[in-house]
Amino acid sequence: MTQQGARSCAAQALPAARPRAQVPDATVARLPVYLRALRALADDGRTTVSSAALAAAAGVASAQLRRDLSHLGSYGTRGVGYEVQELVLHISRELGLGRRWPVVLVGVGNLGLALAGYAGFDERGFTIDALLDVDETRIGQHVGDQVVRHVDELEDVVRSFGVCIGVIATPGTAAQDVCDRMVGAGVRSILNFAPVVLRVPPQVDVRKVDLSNELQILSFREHRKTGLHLVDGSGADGPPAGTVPA
Amino acid sequence: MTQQGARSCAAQALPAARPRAQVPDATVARLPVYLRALRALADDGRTTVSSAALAAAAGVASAQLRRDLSHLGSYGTRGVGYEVQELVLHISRELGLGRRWPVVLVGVGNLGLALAGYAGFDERGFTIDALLDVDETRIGQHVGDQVVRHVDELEDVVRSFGVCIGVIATPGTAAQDVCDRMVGAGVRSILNFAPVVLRVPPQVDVRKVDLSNELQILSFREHRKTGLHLVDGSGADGPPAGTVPA
DNA sequence: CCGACTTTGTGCATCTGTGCACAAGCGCGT
DNA sequence: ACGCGCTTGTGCACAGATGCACAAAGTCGG
Repeated sequence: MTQQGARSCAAQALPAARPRAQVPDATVARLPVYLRALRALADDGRTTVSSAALAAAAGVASAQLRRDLSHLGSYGTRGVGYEVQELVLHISRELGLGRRWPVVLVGVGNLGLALAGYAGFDERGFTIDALLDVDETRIGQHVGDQVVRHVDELEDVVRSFGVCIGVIATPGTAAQDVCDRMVGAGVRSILNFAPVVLRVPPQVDVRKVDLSNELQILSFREHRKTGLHLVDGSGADGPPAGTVPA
Repeated sequence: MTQQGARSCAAQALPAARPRAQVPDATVARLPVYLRALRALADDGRTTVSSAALAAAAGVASAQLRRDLSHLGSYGTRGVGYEVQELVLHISRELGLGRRWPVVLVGVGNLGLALAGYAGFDERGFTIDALLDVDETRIGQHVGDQVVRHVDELEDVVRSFGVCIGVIATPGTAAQDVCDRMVGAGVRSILNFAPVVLRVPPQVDVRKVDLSNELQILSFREHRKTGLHLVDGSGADGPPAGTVPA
């Protein structure tokens, strides 16, 4: 998860049996990676691809790829592989792409500007349809083909677009407030870049991306690698008497 | 994992028994969240905190929090809870913070600028010590207290800083190239924002953050929620018959 | 000093995710 | 027409993660 993401609607009630026909979360998290690899293959003119080749391109094991794809049906041909275009279509449909997803972005700081200009969104059908902020100096600014508006227009914007995705790129202090207003306006999917844990009702999905967290995880691994020679594999783990440098 | 991250040094060789004294990956991914919650509690003047309260602030179950903390030793007091400052210290040490981690950032586009200006890094000891790019028009630009330099200086920069973390914020086409040069210069931890799967030797850790992937995962869930009435959960789990407004 | 209350740390059961290995199925060459 | 080789799809076993429930261990009031 991630890692690295938040689940808010899982394991709430119903501990009893369930038909269990859903696509597992871990598989869903990999589908966009497969999709990107498939697009690259298509651009290279490939029409079919084996699970081994696609798995290598996506950085996973071939057995895992096959099981993932089996969760959305049997679209491969034994002895041949998968047809690239067909697979692109099926994965896109499963992910709910192939339609336009309006995105409402709140917080037009450095990160918000980067997100607004990110080319990877439009390619997948995500169009940033509103840029909101509280800072008077930013309101009215042109970013791409959009104009920054005041966050008070949030409710109107959401209502006019219907189902949409909210992106929070504000400082941490404002995030919960913005989140509450989004939820109140009917947003059920939120991507949060602010470094806070958002409280939302169970029917709302939140995914969190925390840049600092990612670096800290890398720091941990580097720390472990560097200090590895202190650990001896003898039997029990003697406390390594770590020298605290700082 | 998140999720959503890439593991490159796990399950490579040694299928046999292992002392297994390491902190699980899933726990490591949550430690930064605990750390942030603890800092917030400390700022509020709290000196001790129970697992239930800290778990609520971090958005996890209390049993999970206790097990996570138990992996780094028993630092709690039964009947009381955990001492906030002490726990901050122990988690920081476990994560390898408390020292300065030089960060080398390649790719000074919108996203790179946002990362360079992100306040959350310095607070944890991550200092962006070099900004590199290939674009001549960007080289020489001042960003914060740094000057953008040519990516050809990468090797010199890494050598002068020693152990450091590389951040790739280039377009996808340049990412593998930059990655290879980082690895060649001795970087063993890389945070990748480019939408490609990087090929690295096994001793190098890569974590990937893909903004488009996150939106696609949200799209899937929204799609599943919206299309739920098509699935017949014959036995249990009656869908709440959510009114589809749009 | 003692008993009641609070909270941690963990054994256990469950569930999810991963990888091996192989049978089933398909195309192709002969 | 038929067998051969290649690839998918999946049964199975295992490793990892999660949550429940409770004993151990501490504090606090009397």
